[in-house]
Amino acid sequence: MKDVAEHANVSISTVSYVLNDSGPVAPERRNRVLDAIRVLNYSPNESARSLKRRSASTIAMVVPDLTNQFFAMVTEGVQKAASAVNVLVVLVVPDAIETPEEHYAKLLRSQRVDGVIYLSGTGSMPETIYEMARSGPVVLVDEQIPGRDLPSVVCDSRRGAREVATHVLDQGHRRLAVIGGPPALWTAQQRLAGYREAFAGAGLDPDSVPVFNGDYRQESGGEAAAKILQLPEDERPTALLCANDLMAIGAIEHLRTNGLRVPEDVSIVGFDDLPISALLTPRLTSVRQPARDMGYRAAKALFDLMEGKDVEAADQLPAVVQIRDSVVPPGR
Amino acid sequence: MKDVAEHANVSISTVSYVLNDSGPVAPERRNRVLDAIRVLNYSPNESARSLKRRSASTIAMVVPDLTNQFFAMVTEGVQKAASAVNVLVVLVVPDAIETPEEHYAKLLRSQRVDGVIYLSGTGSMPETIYEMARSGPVVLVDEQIPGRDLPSVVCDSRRGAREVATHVLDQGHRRLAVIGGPPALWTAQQRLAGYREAFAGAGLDPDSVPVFNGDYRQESGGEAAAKILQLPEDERPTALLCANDLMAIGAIEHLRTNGLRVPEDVSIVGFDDLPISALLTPRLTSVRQPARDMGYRAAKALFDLMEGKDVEAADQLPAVVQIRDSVVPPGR
DNA sequence: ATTACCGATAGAACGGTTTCAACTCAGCTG
DNA sequence: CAGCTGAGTTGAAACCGTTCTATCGGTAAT
Repeated sequence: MKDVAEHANVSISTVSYVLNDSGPVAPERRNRVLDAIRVLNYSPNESARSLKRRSASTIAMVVPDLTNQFFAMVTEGVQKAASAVNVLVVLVVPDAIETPEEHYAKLLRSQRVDGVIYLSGTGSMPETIYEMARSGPVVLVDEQIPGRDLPSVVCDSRRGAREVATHVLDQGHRRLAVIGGPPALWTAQQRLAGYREAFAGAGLDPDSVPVFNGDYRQESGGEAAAKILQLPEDERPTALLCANDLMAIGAIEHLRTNGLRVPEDVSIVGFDDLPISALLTPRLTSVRQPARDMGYRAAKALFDLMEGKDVEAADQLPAVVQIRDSVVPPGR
Repeated sequence: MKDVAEHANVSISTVSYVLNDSGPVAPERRNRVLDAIRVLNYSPNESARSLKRRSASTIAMVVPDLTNQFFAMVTEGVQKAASAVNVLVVLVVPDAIETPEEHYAKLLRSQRVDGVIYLSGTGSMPETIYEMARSGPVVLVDEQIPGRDLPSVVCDSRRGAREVATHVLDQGHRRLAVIGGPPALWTAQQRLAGYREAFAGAGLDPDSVPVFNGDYRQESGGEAAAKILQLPEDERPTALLCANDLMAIGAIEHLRTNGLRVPEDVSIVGFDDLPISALLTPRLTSVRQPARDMGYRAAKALFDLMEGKDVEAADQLPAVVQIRDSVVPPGR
């Protein structure tokens, strides 16, 4: 900056005024400064800036698993909103850290990031999340902490789950099973609740439908399917409600390798509507979450929060059922 | 830090020594400082640190498209290597920026990041990439710039392509077509070269095999397939070599909707071996790139570069053919 | 007594932003 | 025409929170 000032024959503060447009500068001098910046190929040191400004223009994005396309899409939405206001997005992965939330809190306190977008997916203790939020602005995506009003962007999982379950029931299925997500996770609870509403609505006792919990990863879908195959033949469900697509895929694979046909022997629905789900055979019936939009809105909310505005506690977007080929009437 | 020093009744420099373990401190005082840090819940300001140290402990990862699982896996590898040494990874997306490389160069010059991992995937001018590399350490992934020896981590695309093409030829196919990537991209060139080597090896004139170039995205695979379907019946290929899985998927979809069966009417191979490829029907024969490992090694190389060590210009990993169900002998 | 070293500290950077006093130069007044 | 005023500019200096060099008192070794 000093070099620029000398080259343009002005004072350092004048250069600063030009850079930030924060003070009066005569047009002729402004041009001289701009020229000098170009000639010297100068970019202001951002560390110095953030030191003085007490803001890093950076946010952290917590993502459990990037290869999960749902998470990837949310991240793209966040990235889009951030780059529009010249904020960087750093990627942090809970994996391999012993106490992740504590780690993010430190990021916040040390001003490495100005805020956090928290995409859980792997149930951590609500308390630790809340503790982290005390160190700085945090917005949750697809997660809510009961009792606390941390800002969050979610989609109407419950309704989506109810509708897709209703679709299955409408096709005539009466012996069902649920492959659920981690019970600690809000989304898992919501989806299960939605399924149960549909059961009740169809005159079924919700408690009579067996639930096998996985962890949202593909393998756990297979494991759940294995347990289901151990049920006595006459209790074996004709349709499986899976709390996400990945587990649905795992379940389909397992059923296939054990000689069952999908959907003829067992109908299956998922949740998330990953891009790949429409490419499977059979094309998977699922519930679409507006992932990119959720990410975008979460980032916007975080920026508001960072500016001190207060934001509504929960921003809820609609989920829409995508009916495809993986559900057919039973006994075909 | 001043507060900590006062609370522990020592000087500021002593606190710094404790924090960085960079000077002699009597055990008793060290403990007093550690206590004070805990009591005050203090984390050192990273902006100040990087200002003084002239390093941001942050690298940029350029990713064209996160929903592409190959890119996502590379990113995971980078992230893993980075978090092991407490370096943050910021995600930058070329999209929406007018002159991306110039933008990254600015990031480098302003010390917002200490280095860049560049995952192209969408052919930009070699010159601009080279210009960017003049502003700071850059490591390319799956890309090379002829003539310049920018450090890069690649996999042996050429050999992988040759082998998978040979597999197709071994099954008896003689009328083939290639769906290639963007000709400006190194990977696209390598894969094409590999295919042609295989053709020549099987006694075919490489120039007799038609090439339709896409841009590595799924839609472009469909478009290429559409052109192929317009060929006269007797010139229509019995097997398609696709330069990546996404385009293979697009091609399969298009062929299907136009009444052709895969693999019975047209055999297909891809490249990348995305996790989803093994889930398709038919399971896609492809070439696996060690994506996570490539990312990991790229990050390692970048760290070496940042420390001033010099690294080998090209780190080449093997690609391995995954034979599955999407290739059968022609005319079945 | 000189040297060597250890533990501790003061204070100068690092590269910006921002405040503030001072300066320039019209325009106006008596 | 000297003197005053005030708008428009400017440069010096303080500050942001660290790191790190130079220094210093004191004790042990030579």
